[in-house]
Amino acid sequence: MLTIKDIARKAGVSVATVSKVMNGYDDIGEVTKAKVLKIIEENNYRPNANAQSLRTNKSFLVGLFFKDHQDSGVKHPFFRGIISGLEEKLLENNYDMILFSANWEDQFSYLEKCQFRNVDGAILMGMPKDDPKLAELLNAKIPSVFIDLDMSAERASYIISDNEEGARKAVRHLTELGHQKIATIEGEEITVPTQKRLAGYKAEMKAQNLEIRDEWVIQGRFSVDGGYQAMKEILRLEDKPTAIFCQGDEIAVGAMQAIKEAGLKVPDDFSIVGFDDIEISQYLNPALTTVCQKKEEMGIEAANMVIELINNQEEKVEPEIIDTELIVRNSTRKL
Amino acid sequence: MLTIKDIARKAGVSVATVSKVMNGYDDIGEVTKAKVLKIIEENNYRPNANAQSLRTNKSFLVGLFFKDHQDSGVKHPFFRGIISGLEEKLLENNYDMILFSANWEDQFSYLEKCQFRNVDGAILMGMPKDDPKLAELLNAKIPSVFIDLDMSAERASYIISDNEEGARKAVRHLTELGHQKIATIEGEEITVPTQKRLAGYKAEMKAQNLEIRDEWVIQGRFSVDGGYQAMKEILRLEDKPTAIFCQGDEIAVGAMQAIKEAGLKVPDDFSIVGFDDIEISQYLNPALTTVCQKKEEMGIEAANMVIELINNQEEKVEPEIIDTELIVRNSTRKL
DNA sequence: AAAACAAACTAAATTGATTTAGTAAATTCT
DNA sequence: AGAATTTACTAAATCAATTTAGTTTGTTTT
Repeated sequence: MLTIKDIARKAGVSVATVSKVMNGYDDIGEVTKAKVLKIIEENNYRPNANAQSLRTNKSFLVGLFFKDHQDSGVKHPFFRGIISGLEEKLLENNYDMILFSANWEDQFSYLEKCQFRNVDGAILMGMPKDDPKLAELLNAKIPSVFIDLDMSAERASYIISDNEEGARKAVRHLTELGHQKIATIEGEEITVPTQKRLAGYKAEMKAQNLEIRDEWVIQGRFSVDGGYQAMKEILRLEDKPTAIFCQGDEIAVGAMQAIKEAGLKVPDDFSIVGFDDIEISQYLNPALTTVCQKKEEMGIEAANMVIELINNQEEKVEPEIIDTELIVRNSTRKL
Repeated sequence: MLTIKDIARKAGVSVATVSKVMNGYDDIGEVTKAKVLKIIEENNYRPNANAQSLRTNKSFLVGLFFKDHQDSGVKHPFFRGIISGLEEKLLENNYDMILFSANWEDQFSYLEKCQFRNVDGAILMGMPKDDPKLAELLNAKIPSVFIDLDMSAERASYIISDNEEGARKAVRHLTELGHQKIATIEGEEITVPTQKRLAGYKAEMKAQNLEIRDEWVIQGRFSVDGGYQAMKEILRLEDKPTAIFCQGDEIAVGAMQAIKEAGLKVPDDFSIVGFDDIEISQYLNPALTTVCQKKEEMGIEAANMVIELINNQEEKVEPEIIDTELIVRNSTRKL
């Protein structure tokens, strides 16, 4: 590997001069500058990121943490869209992403991983609200952006979908179709999205003067199996709802399976609305009506936010709430 | 941030001693060792990876490159499973992953990215066979593992599914159901999987004494739309096949859409077999019969291979061919 | 008791960059 | 012409670690 020394020798100048040329200092003559640039080009020289990072304390590295409650980690369809958006924006700004899942939890804390790798900032998704290790990271003032967790601090901000309004859209759509008996299947109760979606469900039900029965609010998990089990519970009910707002598309998939197994049909027997709009939703049969989260946009914005936090030591970065969009497909029908 | 100097001062020893304690040198007394370890523990000290990497020329970083032909990058369902397997194994060995997609292509080569970040090894997926920048990486002898590209070199190896036998399984399944007129929709012809799957299709057709018509071998792309367009072509044929071997699950999804739009049914009018077994396949309606690639296993093995290449300067690492499994669901039926 | 050896430590060089402070030469000012 | 200033460079310190080559002790050996 070629180093800055080699370039300096080849160009017949000092190491300092080469460094200054690369970093745009203005006390270098045009002739020298051109000569050095030529040598750099010819030899295809690139500085060593470790040395740079060590000296400048800047790594152009963003740490990506994700956790989900089913251990599916990076596989989760919701995360994928976000990562894709992140990637686009970070790359544009010369940052690379380092992938930290949360399997090493007991060995390292978030902060330790960040410090060890010297990341300039961190993006965290799917973290539970009560994670004790989050405080440590916040205290260290590592620029951090949370996705789906409304955690603000001196050098941290967050981005989240408007889950409450999204849930209201889902319920409103069902009521507009004439449904009155509307159940909901929740995700993990510990997460912010679940709490907000539930709040939205309740708020809209109230606004429409509809009855919220306890037995129509089912605790579940953000997974196909979670939806399947929850729907079985619903099917056992004496007084069944005519529509179900599933708080995640995977839940909806599971619910639809349970309905099919019971010999019933969507949307004939139950109208189903999901949340997320993961890729598969459009290809389900019937195609799933769902509340779309703008995942790529969230990724792009999260990248913007973390870059801003990195660059502006002082300023606070305001949290962003991303709106959702109801996508009507074939899993809902007029009652 | 605490450095090794701080620890040395607190422990009343030299920097060298602290370093030796951490790296298991045997010329340190028991008492000193215990004392240093205690200070490290108390202060929660972790060495700086950049400094370590700079000095030792070892980063415990593996670069992850991926590209697909639809620009879906990390979103592609096939990659996801692999990344998940990779992650598990690499973490176990204290490696972190750095995510390089291929959007920066014109700016940097693979080699440049690797050198810049000082990665110990690289894992590359979805690369086209004729990528000119691959040679450069190989020449530099960066330990590399290719996924889905049979590229072997001094410090490079590969892992790939047994695509040919997988394709034969698909065709054999269809013939066992009595199908004789079997078409296939290809993915991008430039990729190794496409070439092997096509070879498998032809080999099995021959073995069964079935006619391979040119018009039943459709060029397509590994995407829903690719499958959709290709199926439309098939539907225009005078003499239609009764079964279609789609060389990717996404192709199958598109094909099934085209069939549905034409007012026809799967498996009644066409039996469909896919390839990959991505997550959605089981939830399609009808659930897709497909050839499953063991994605997580491929990820785990790829990680093992790259670690072996990193550790053993000398030895060659043999390529691995991973077998596939036919998963029969509801998109195929007896003729 | 002197010589040889082993045990337990440390000083200093090194890795590849950046940056501060300083210097020599060229230019401008009076 | 001499002083002041500007221009264009470089030497050396620095970042946080590892590692080589010593250096002190203390212990054996003869």
